[in-house]
Amino acid sequence: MTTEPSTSTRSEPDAVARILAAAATLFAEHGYDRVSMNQIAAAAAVSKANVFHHFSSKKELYLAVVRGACNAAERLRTLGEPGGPVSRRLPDYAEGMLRDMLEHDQIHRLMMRELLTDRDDRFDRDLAERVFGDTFARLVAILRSAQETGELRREIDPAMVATLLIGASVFFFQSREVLRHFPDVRFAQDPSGYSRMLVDLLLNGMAATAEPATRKIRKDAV
Amino acid sequence: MTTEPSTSTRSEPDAVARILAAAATLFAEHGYDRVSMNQIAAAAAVSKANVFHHFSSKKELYLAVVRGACNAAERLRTLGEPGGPVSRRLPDYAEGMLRDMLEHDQIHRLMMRELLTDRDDRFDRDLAERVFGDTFARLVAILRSAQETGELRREIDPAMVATLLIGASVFFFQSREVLRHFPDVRFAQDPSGYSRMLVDLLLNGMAATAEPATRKIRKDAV
DNA sequence: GTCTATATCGCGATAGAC
DNA sequence: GTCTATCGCGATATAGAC
Repeated sequence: MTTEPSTSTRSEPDAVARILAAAATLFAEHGYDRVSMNQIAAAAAVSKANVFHHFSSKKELYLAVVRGACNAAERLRTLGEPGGPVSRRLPDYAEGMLRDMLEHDQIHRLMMRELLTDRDDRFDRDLAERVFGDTFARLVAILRSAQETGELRREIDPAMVATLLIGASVFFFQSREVLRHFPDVRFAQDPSGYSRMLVDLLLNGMAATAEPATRKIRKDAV
Repeated sequence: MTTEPSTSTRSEPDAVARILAAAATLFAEHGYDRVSMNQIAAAAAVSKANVFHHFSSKKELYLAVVRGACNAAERLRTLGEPGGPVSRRLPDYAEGMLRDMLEHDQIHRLMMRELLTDRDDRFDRDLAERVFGDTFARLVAILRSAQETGELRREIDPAMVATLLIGASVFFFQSREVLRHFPDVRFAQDPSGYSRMLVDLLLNGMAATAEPATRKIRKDAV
């Protein structure tokens, strides 16, 4: 007769959800080893014993958090499927990827941390890898089809382009705080400018054309 | 009268050196938090107390290791100064950078770990950043001079190219174990092939040229 | 489900003999 | 300089009342 959703006494936003949220934030910020169950419990406003009641170990809690992050990351990737010339889709794709990372900073930091951890130290040895691999494969497929329509040079290895595109975005994401301090860098706080320049560079290269006179109008003002 | 180098009893390759070497390996492999002074002492074949005798804390030992890695990384960077057309020097530069990273895996893992650590959690807040910044600034200077001689397009931001070049190398370095598992990727174990493709892509772009006959003209597909 | 209280362990760091 | 032995603390994890 009551409106109780399940077994909860009457209940807050659900202790489990609070624990997961607190753990996600802390793990993303500081990494597994620098976060204690005490901190997580405090941040979630529950007792430490309660955390252990819901998650049998710290490791298991961490896994639950990483799984959540991977699922979320997978759900975010809706772009890329519909058609159109790649040279038009690519800027959006790159900018979308970068914006996703920045907006869902936490999720992606967790995923990147997991990918960069030595395989033997990792808890789940291929979850993040699988999610990342899917994104990668989809991007390669798009590039390959653009080669078949003749839009992109055939000598190029599409996996190479995908690596470069993703790598440049990941590197920007990881290093923006460091890059910000370099006097030469003006794009550290302008992700959309960065991805536009990135795609332009990838498409057109940086070598000067031989005859400036006959140049086919390339004035992508940066 | 004796041949004793200094104060050592008679001594092995020097306990301090052994400790530093063991610590460097372990820190590079697993990170600061997952390595204990016990492990380091065991790997260096000395007692834990002896480690504390030479380094007053774990933190200080770690700092000594990172400083050593940064110095080593700085010493490695001899390329880039002499002249010549950038389009010829760049492939060597990129390949050299990548080969350095792979050959001195340990040093660079340590430096990257330090760069990717949140600024507030970092022990030395700008050592690695300074070393990395020097490399970056030197590369930017080379690219900028190539723009002034007209070899590279003037609209391009040299810092952008440097970011892309370094980012692509760093990403390859970090992710080669993951990339190796992707069916589309054939270059994961061929760093020199990777850097050649990388520079070619950066110089010439991937867009198909409109008229293969008059190929100097590269038409923007956009 | 949630708490307080406690067990147990391994860590960084120290004391003091040799 | 090097060792053995040990301290003190905070970590994960558990026991058991409510």
